[in-house]
Amino acid sequence: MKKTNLSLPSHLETINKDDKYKIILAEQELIQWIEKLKAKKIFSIYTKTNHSNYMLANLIGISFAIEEKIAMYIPFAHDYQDAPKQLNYKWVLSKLKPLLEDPTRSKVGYNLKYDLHILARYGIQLRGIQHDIMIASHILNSTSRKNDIVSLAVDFLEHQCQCISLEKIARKGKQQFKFNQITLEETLPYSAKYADIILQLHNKIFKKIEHDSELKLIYKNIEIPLIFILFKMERTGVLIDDALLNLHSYKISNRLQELEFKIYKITNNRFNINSTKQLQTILFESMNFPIIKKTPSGKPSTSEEVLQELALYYPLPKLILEYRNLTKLKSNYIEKLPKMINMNTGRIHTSYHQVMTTTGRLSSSDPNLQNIPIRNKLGRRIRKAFIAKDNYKILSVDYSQIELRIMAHLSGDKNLLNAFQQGKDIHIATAAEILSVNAKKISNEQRYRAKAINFGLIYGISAFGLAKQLNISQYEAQQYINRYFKRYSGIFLYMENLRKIAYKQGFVETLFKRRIYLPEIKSKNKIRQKAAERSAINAPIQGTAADIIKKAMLLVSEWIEFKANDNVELLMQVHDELVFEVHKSILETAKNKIQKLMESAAKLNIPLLTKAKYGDDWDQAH
DNA sequence: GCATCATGCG
DNA sequence: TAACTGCATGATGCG
Repeated sequence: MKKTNLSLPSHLETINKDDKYKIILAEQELIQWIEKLKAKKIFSIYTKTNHSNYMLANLIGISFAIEEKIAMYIPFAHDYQDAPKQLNYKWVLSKLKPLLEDPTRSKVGYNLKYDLHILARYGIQLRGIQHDIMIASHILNSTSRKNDIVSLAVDFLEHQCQCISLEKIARKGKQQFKFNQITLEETLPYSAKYADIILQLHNKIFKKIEHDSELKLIYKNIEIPLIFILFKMERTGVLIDDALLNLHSYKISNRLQELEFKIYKITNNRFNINSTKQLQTILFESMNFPIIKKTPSGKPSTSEEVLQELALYYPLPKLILEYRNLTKLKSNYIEKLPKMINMNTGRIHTSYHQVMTTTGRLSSSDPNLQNIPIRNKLGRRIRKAFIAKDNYKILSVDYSQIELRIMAHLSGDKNLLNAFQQGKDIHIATAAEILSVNAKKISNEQRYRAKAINFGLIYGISAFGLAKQLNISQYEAQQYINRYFKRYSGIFLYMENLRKIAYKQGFVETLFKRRIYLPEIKSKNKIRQKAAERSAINAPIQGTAADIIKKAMLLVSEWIEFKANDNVELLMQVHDELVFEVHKSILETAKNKIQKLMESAAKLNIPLLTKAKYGDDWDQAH
């Protein structure tokens, strides 16, 4: 870095004349700005970093806006040739720290969970998070896919936003994250400007939320406090036994070789088994297997469903199914997870996304910890690699039948409410009702079918879908559905009404009045319109469950903070399940307390129940 | 770089 | 006439 220039090149003083943006290069300037920030009720904050991974990213600069069009950028790490001398980051952060950590100084940002992570890397605990426009805009419209700052500016700010997206300057792909190589002049439109835009957007967006008292409650009492909880979960991470995964990897590789050998022997052909295209040729041209189903693009499908059916008549499909199952486990989990272990913490740090889904559920990525296998034996072995640190155990607590309970509550169906009130096995109760048989006489197969119907109901059941699920005729499936709705007429009316509401007002709501817009509900395309109708049924149920577990996370975290401290840590959320790392000395206490708190997260017309178990690893905790 | 296909979870 | 909710991800292959 060149150390000669003392001030901003003169040409920079003149740009953006309208917008009073300032690049801070002198100590005295920063001190003056800190006073300005202190004088404001709320200010916006925006960090620029050199990496997308929050555990690895370093600050390149930080910007603040104090009112519309008045913003500044403090660069520290632009090291292109002839870059002006910038302030020492340690000095800058030491000056900003009291302000950033002061909970009485209100901040607004865009995805502040990220800023929390970045600042935490410099020993700063960001407090006073009052607003986050990413989350606010999602509360207003969770269906919109355009939540990035530029799109929001286009939508909410009258003037055409002149901010340039980073990609345009820094380029995508391998050339990415070279922000430090960009001249200070070039940074202005999206450093200080972004802080400005955030503040402007906040003024617009929050006004709309304030207008609706129930949306405001979800925003202020659930989503904003949840930012910090998710930050903590991500930063804590989860411990992985990579030696165990390596062992599985070795075993699976051997089995895959055997399978390859057998498959090539049968087909008399060496080909890429993972290529659906090549597999289509082998199965349906060389082997002449019957085409059972076609993909949307009209090619013969090689899906699991098809291969299962073909496996009844030929030996090859079964081998391919096993091959697929193993390669999926291997590449997606067994080999992926060890790669994701952070060198410093020895743990995996996922990202939870608060604004990814329309229903209000969280999603997880890099890696996705919400789709770790559980349903088959081999897959479950992967869960054995999710372990606790010394002297701790893994505790898992999950809601039982939360979505069906919510459906019972929202619909008010007497029969379903009754079944839950009496603590019945809900699938057996359903089977008994549909078949008009005593519950004691329900077979496993009958219970299994009833279970599929119950899940189907939550998804906005169709005879086609149910038939496919149960491998029965569409006629038979329709009979089941008819009998269900006859027995649970409250559910039928509830669903009919949801379709009507969706059509009439264009959105549906959760129990806590989170809104889910359904723009396709009036689509001329019947397929899309029908899909929107199913969403109208599913969204209030799934969304209410999401609201409830979020409330539970807040309750549990509060208890951890004030009572359990370092003895309990919340690690993961998997839609209806919370996973903790608990010190062995308080296992029973923690288990009971957490169950109580989770069960108290919402008051329904029927009890909200949980199941809990602890063990050495995530598999044992189930 | 992007679409397609398949599949993991609740 | 396509066809059950909500996601994330990897491999492949076209362009």
